[in-house]
Amino acid sequence: MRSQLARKPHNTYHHGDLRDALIKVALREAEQGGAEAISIKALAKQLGVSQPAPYRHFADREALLAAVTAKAFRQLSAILREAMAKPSKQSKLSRLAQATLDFGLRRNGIYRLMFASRTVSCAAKGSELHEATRDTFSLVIEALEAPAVGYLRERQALKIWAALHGVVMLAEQGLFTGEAAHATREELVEDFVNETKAALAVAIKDAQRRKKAGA
Amino acid sequence: MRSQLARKPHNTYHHGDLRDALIKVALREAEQGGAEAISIKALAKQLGVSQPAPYRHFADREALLAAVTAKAFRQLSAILREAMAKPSKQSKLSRLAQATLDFGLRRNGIYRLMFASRTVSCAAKGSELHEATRDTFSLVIEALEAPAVGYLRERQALKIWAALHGVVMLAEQGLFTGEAAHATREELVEDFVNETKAALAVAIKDAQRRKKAGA
DNA sequence: CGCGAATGTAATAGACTATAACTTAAAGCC
DNA sequence: GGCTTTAAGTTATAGTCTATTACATTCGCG
Repeated sequence: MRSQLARKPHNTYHHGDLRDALIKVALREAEQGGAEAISIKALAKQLGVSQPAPYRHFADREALLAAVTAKAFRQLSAILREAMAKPSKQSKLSRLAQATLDFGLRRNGIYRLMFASRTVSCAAKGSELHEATRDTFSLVIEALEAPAVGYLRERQALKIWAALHGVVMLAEQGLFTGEAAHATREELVEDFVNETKAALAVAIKDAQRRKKAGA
Repeated sequence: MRSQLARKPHNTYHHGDLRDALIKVALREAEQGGAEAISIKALAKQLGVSQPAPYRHFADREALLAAVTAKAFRQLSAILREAMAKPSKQSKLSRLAQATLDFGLRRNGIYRLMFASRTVSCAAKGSELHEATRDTFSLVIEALEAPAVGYLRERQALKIWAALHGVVMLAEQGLFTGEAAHATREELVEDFVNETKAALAVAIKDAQRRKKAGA
């Protein structure tokens, strides 16, 4: 079982690992252009296989997109994990936030695939893609470095996660140019991070006080 | 000049207002499926004209998408203006925020077209689309009901606008089900609204104090 | 070794974008 | 009012893409 992820050698019949190779090349194609930039036919050509070969591994284009998106989520998870692990003066949450912003801007096509495509909102519960999105989100919760007080932690994670995505979207829309350019994207993200920390601190203190009063 | 926006009558040659009709029908198609659901061919068929007729009014599909997106922004602007005008116990900002959330969820395909498509990030400065996005954003600034203190107002507008979009994205991704379901989307939005108000109040007081000290 | 399943190919149908060459009717001009 | 110009529509056609069908090859297992 060869596992080289480039073109299939001319003299061979089987590629060896076409499924993985398709996902990798598709990921590269989507980097800028998003889902629209992914063409089964073009991928097949690049990998040196016949045009219908990919259909042996994916039922249709949608299925390929789902697999690509899931892989992208796992990549993002890895990046975030690494950012959180790296020793730094910044807090874990801050590092996660800035890494997310960076990912969203640098790999915008992929990012749209992940957070703003029909593919992801159609992902069935239990699917590879659905699990991958949950996984990534659980890293956000982890980055809060807060004890689990009720569902308060999830709520704060949702808020910061939402805010981050919003910043990426507006940046891509070009809303950070003109009069609004004074606020950089990084500053805004740091604002959100600090607000989250403050809110968490208050909430935790609150919960402890209530617990003590009840005891 | 007939201006009926449905099918062209069989006995006529000219449709009368094909350009507008195309945009309207395209908007309807994109409601759920987003940009992918817009097919020049299908639109032409629905309107009873030949398949290449739309190319008399739009250079290519991209140009149609841009026009559709611009129209969508103007629709959102109108909805937000109406929400802000309506007398209510809620603040203007709160009404704008909830109306945006509602729009984002109910017309998600359109919403993706507006905030997460290549179309919008490619919109040239000065284009119809670019102007429409600016216009909508200016409503957010207006909804803050705050005096223009430096670029502080724009900054807060960017923050709440970003946060809103993030909530829509995560909701569509299905992240508000499961353990996180305790926090409804509406609650989160209201949280962001209140934080914005608080931040603005502090900032304005700060600016006034500084002004007084300087005088 | 041989057989079945997995994986590839060639041929082809059907949807869509887009262009070219031609046709119709509406609008302006004397 | 007829003539001309032009905007807006038509048919025909090329080219790209998804997807299916029927056939070919190879892998791996008994």
